[in-house]
Amino acid sequence: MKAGPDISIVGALIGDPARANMLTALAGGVAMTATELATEAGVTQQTASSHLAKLLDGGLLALRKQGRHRYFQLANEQTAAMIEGIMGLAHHAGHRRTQPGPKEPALREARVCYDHLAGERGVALFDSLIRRNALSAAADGLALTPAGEQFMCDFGVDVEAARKSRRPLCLACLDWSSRRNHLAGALGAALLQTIQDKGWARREKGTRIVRFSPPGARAFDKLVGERI
Amino acid sequence: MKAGPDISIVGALIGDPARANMLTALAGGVAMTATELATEAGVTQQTASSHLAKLLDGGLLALRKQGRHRYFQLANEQTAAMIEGIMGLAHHAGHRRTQPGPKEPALREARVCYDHLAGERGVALFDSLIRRNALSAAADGLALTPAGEQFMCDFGVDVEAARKSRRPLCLACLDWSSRRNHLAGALGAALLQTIQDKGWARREKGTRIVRFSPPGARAFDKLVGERI
DNA sequence: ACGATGCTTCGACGTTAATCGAAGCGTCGG
DNA sequence: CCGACGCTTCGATTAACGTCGAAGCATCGT
Repeated sequence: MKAGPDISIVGALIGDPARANMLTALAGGVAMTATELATEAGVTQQTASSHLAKLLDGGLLALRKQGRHRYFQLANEQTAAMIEGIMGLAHHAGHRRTQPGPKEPALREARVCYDHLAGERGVALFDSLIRRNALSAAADGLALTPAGEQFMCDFGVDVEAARKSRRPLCLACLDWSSRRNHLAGALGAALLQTIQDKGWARREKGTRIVRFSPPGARAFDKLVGERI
Repeated sequence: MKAGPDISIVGALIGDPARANMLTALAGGVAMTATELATEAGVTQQTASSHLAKLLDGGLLALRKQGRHRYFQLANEQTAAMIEGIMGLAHHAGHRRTQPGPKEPALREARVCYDHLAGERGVALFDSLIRRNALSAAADGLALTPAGEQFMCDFGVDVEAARKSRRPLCLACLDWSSRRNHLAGALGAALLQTIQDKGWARREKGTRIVRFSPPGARAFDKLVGERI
């Protein structure tokens, strides 16, 4: 008998297909109502309600009441990172939910993970920041260098506002499609927001896909492509 | 219906208590026979055999046949990192398998994660390497700097041998007890090996605990405590 | 105040899967 | 070659849980 936390409880929560669908849907970071999650998971409302209660009790979800709606979202960024991690294993083991359709390439190219950019473009952006020495390793993972602060300022990211948030500023999150790192944390969220504000890309409604416009993609490629 | 890998299969695998026990036991990186894992999980051999077949099929375990024994171990480091991640969630959510006994403090202080050092000492070592500028952020997470290479050489780690391995040299792995990073990858494994070779610590048989001797603990504290 | 909407609780049904006894198959030691 | 050991497969039992219909409770709009 081993000591330590009991992973079977969390595993069993993720193990049910309906709950897994809900978690995957919420991995985009959006908050959804119970009814939305029910249709997302393909079950009735009362079944969904039971599942959501269990996910809440297990600490995987957080609840925000608003009027007669109950908005569910992932409890924290760590939960999102763990789900991406399991996706990496499942993807590698060949357990796909859907046969490779037109959606998956778009998901691999650019998607939202909790609240930051993931997928190939997310990884490319991360690599670019490393090459610029905008990020350096710190005790808790990553830190923004002065050069990085300058870059963010030039790009239009409000670093100070991001720093004020209670979340860690920079975190590395493992990508399930590329198996490489992309930038999470408050700064990652702010970067994605800026990219959307610039009109380079926008979130596709109801999915995790981040769709780049042709000029936006060109600008993005130029940004991450140019060496310093 | 969401696209992407199906989380629920992996989740269901972890969701069974017997299988979770096996995975937790294997998180130390050691390979165990089917019978050992059966007693570890508290089930009979034939039940264990069924579970192990499922874990193999799910890609979470790797199998090494040796004579009439079948040695099971975690499929790769990514799997170990995911298990540590789930442990972090489970620990935070308060799902303990055992009431806090004498074992858990030792696990929190120093334990082996796959094949490298985790726990408070693992985190302290990681922090120390960052302070020395021995590690810096790279495209795929972490890189060893020239200063770091010198440090490793002084400490007695064969960096070249570690670099020859097919695994990534440096990886950051999230600690479930401290929720901070510690060093994984080939270099992390080599560091733990060197610490054991120096006689500073040794693995406690049958557990994940890494037990430091009093002089070893003093030397370790001095090493990670001194600022550069 | 009334109905409509969003969600939860209760109860019953059905399916899944974990479990173990017994038997079967390969491997090692003598 | 034979028994001991390690492990797997088969079959049957049992327990757990996901599922939905119906009813109940709260909240919003009018």
